[in-house]
Amino acid sequence: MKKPTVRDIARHAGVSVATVSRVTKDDPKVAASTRDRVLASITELGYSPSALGRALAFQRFDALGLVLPGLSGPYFAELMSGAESVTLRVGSAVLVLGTHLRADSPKAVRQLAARTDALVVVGGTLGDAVLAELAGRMPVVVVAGAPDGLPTVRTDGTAAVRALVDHLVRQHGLRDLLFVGHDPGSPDTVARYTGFLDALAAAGLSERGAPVQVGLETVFGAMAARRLHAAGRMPRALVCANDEIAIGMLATLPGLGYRIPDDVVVVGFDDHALAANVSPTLTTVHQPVFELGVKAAELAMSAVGRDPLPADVWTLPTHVVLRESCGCPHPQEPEQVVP
Amino acid sequence: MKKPTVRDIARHAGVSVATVSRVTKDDPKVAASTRDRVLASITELGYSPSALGRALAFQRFDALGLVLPGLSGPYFAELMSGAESVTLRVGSAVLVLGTHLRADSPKAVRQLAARTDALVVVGGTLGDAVLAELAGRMPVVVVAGAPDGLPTVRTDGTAAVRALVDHLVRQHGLRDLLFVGHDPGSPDTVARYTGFLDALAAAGLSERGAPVQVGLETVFGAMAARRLHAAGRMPRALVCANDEIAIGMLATLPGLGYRIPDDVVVVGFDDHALAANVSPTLTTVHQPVFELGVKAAELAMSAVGRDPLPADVWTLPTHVVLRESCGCPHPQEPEQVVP
DNA sequence: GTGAAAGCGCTAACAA
DNA sequence: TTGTTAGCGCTTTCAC
Repeated sequence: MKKPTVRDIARHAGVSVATVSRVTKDDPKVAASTRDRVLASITELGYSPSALGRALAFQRFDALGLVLPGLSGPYFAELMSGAESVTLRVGSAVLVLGTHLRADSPKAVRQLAARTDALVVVGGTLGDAVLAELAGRMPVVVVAGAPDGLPTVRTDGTAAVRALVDHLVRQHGLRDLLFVGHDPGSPDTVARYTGFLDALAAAGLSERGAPVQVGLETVFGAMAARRLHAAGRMPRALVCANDEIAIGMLATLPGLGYRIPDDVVVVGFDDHALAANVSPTLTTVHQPVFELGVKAAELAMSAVGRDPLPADVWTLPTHVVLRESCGCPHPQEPEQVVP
Repeated sequence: MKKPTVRDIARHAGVSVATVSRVTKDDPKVAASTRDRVLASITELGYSPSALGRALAFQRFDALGLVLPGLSGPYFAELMSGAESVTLRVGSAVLVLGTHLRADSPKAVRQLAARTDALVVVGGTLGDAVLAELAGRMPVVVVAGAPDGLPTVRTDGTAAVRALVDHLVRQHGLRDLLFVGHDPGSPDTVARYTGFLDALAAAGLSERGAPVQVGLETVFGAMAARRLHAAGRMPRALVCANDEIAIGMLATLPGLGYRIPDDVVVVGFDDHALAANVSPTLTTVHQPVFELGVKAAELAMSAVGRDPLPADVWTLPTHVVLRESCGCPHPQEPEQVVP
């Protein structure tokens, strides 16, 4: 029960392989009668062209590699979805790799690179040397990384957090703020923290204490809340590196006796689908993550087989979304999400 | 700046392509001197074997396809990680596809199938006909699906929820229970709902009302909470189809004035990393999702190029985890998670 | 409009 | 130990 090949079809239909090939790609210069004959054989034998043979002949895989730090969390899911939407449109595929900050990730990435036409890499997942090596061989687009000679798609986290913290300081008169979720290895987080410091400096304030270094997942928000509570270091406002951490806070602080926003103000970053639906609703920064994925994928794929991409930086817009958790009145009905 | 091929190396090193091929795969029967010469040429020309050529010669892609309903949520992330861990071990890759219940997903899946050696499919994502067609062509393993002639890796959601609800009824004397997150299209959800009904029937109770049909993401838990509140239909206990829904509840109910577990008991399913860290901590069912991914991937890959897999059903163990949200005293410190 | 043949990069019998 | 050669499945000139 082997899969039939072009040759099988050719023999069965009494034509040459070239003709079969022409039929499969709708070449107009095939007589209708022969086309029908070939088509019949194709359905009868259950033939479908091998992606492999095609890839070899075309010298491309029709596949895009996506390198992420980890696989969990809505951020990466959105990014993947964005990339996938592009590849699906053009009939190619996405191969994902979660480096998980593994030591042997360069090896894994090379493995990935060896079977894809282009790479989209999230900033902070790979060392500069590996990145440069890869970029010498194929189109590489960095997402949410610090621009460093490679085409980059990002948002301006610094400006966004600056605006957000500005709001907290000016509108709500907060003076005792702490940043949660700093990760020196993630350019994205660093940018947000920088915005936090900028805003404080502009207001003549200094941070309540060193930023809390925890991972970017919900569970770490919950842990950080417990830790701050236990240490008696709960500040007046918690500026979280992302919504997941903030939501972990929201789910934990009330149980520890804190009212939000009366006792503690909590803000996030990303505008997670949940942000508008938790209680209190979460003030955050909206970031077009899906679009980041789309843009990066389009860019990377557009460069396949062409000139290398210019090392431009595409900055997609963000905006602050004011909700209840910062003390603002809830502006409207919870955003509609179709189930 | 073309990539060098075997032939380039062969010419450069003054040997035949066969010898180059032997060197690249560490064939012992190559003289040390020629090996060195070849190795030198390889590094000098910057050669790396094309996965494509290799794949064509071997007639396999060294890639595993993973078909998921969607890309978001910790469940799928874990599953992917599990699958990825085994493919990484053997030097192959994972291609993911989120069907998102799209109408054209059969097309996308076939596209995926055309470039992978085996498939792992989450139950409920594909119609039986498509599944059967695929299974006729390559190894297919179903995860968390209803067994139907295909090898299946699953947990017994029915038994698990039965045990959980039994606990709620017997230990906490609850009699007014509602199931949240029913999705007739997901075998997994159906199994859990069945366990819910079983337990009620065994206790001579009937459900509070028709199960709330919402998606399986956090945001829908939050929405369902608001909806039940608005309708004045809040039951005494909410049995959620997964932890995400339960966490959405936990994040929302207090803001609406309900105390957990005093006013409303909330339980989930999955034992999400956050479950032990939210407040109150979440009573749930632990499910070895990562291992489901591992097992399914191993099974699928083991059948590549071999006899078809027997349509066995592997059932991995689950266990109920009692925490605060059902009214149990918190048994211990929050579970440790290394940041 | 159709076919023959070369070639994409690699592996593996079979020879030498 | 090394080389020759024939594929793997497909596309694509170039003849006819």
